[in-house]
Amino acid sequence: MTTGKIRVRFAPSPTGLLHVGNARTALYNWLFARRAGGVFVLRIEDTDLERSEARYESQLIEDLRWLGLDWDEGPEGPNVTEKGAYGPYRQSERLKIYAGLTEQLLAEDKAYRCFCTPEELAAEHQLAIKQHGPQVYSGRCRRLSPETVEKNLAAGMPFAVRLKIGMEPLRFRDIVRGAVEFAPEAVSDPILVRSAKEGEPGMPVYNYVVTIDDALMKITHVVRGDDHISNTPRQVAIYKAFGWPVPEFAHLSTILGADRERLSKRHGATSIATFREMGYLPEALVNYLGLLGWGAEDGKTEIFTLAELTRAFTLERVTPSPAIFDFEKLNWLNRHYIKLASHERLTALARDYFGGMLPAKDAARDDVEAWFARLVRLFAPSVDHLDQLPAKTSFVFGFDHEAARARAENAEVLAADSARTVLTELANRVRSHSAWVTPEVFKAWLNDIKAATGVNGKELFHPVRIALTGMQSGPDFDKLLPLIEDGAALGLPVTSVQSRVEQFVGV
RNA sequence: GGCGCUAUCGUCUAGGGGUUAGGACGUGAGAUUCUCAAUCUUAAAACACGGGUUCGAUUCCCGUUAGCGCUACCA
Repeated sequence: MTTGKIRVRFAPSPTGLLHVGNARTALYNWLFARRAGGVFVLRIEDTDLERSEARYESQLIEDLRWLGLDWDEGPEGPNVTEKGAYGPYRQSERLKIYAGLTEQLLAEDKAYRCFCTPEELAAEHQLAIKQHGPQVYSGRCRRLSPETVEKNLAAGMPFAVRLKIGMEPLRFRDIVRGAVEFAPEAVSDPILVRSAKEGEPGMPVYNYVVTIDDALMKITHVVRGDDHISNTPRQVAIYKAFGWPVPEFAHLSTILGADRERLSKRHGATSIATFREMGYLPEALVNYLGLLGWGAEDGKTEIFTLAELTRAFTLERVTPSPAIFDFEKLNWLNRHYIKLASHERLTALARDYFGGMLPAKDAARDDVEAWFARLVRLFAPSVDHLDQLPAKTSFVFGFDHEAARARAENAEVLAADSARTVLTELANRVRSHSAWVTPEVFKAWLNDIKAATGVNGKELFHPVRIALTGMQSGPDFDKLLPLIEDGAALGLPVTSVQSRVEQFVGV
């Protein structure tokens, strides 16, 4: 069926932020096209003028780029140009295309005018419910005589245009699900063009428009969400009416939240923009989305770069069943890619989260930025996403000895006699020391304290760590102490080691 | 109500007429570390139910149940 080049499209509505579900659809389209050496088309379905907004279109373009997805045809940049020979690629600019096609269908007697009023249709609908039958259009106007049609037209009666559905089942091939078949009577004659209102031309309906766009853009494979499965037979009928080749379909399952409901804001982050703001790396998101509804051929590999995915991806291996979005697994992937990311990149990304804690970025303060880079290097590996960094590093900046004492989980450690002794010893050494505390000095202190008190291991380190950080866990002292001391020395809002001990033990 | 789609560990999935039903996330245990994280080792954990077909079904078929989608002159 597919002679020539594979052409796929991603056709989002710019009515909001790019949702992960749509992002996955975009990704799978892109992967399929790239692997096959085909063409990836971006088409903006902005015919819903009420809800479409230009800012969402530019956001969408930004989000796709951020994920690393590019397109061969479609809009280029915010309000700029388009590329590709099958444009326009904004649906709102294609309206004139549809009218001529509708005339053609009417002339060929493949469509007809329907004069039924909304009230009549509603009555039919109610009757169908009462009779437990399928709620479909009866096809009444299909049987109108030409004379009646002429008369109605002359009387200025508003009409919609409906497609004539034939007798044979509507079939299509779905790469994910196999052959799908719908009985023609379950579809009934669908509206193609709404009736005109007060001088405005009749607006074509979504199912009609996508089909025309896909056909005219020579789309060979329609990869989209499975909420469109029930629309597909209607679209197949439209292809047939025009005599256009029916493309192959691949309907991707829905992404659900933990409660098995469609993933929505209720479940937390859902838009690509939000994930980016939270400090997820695009490669983590791409990898995760790749795994959500698709599995590698060996059944084992989980880590994929975009390039590796491109090599491994086939639509045949896409799972038909709905998938629950697992933030934990995404976090695991993100941690993985954070470890792989360059320090420069992480530092630059993390900088935005420290607005209030560091002086504004200033070229003259290279030393501050270098210090910040060390901070990031030390803490980034222990964080799920970068926006957790300020909280994770907060003890480096402010030191609250009262809070440290008050913290419930510290009580037991601090209550031990050995802890008291250790801290007294530590305070003695800190008081008689006037320089910055280097790791060497610190190590010597701890050895001395160990020798003097006989306290070792956990009993030694835990109270010390609490006195220094207020917490029982954190990075190695070897790395942490220089960071604190250098931060204090730079005049940053960082409490020095000496002050910490003095505050905590009391002078 | 009608039509359609779906159904393997808690989650994402591999598999497929005979398997110890595999991997990953998460969870438990252990090793390591002052601690946390990381890392390594390890454990627990699944074929929705009922009928067929078959020597044999988790796998194929039918039904049930459940979830989801569509059922608009929405997109």
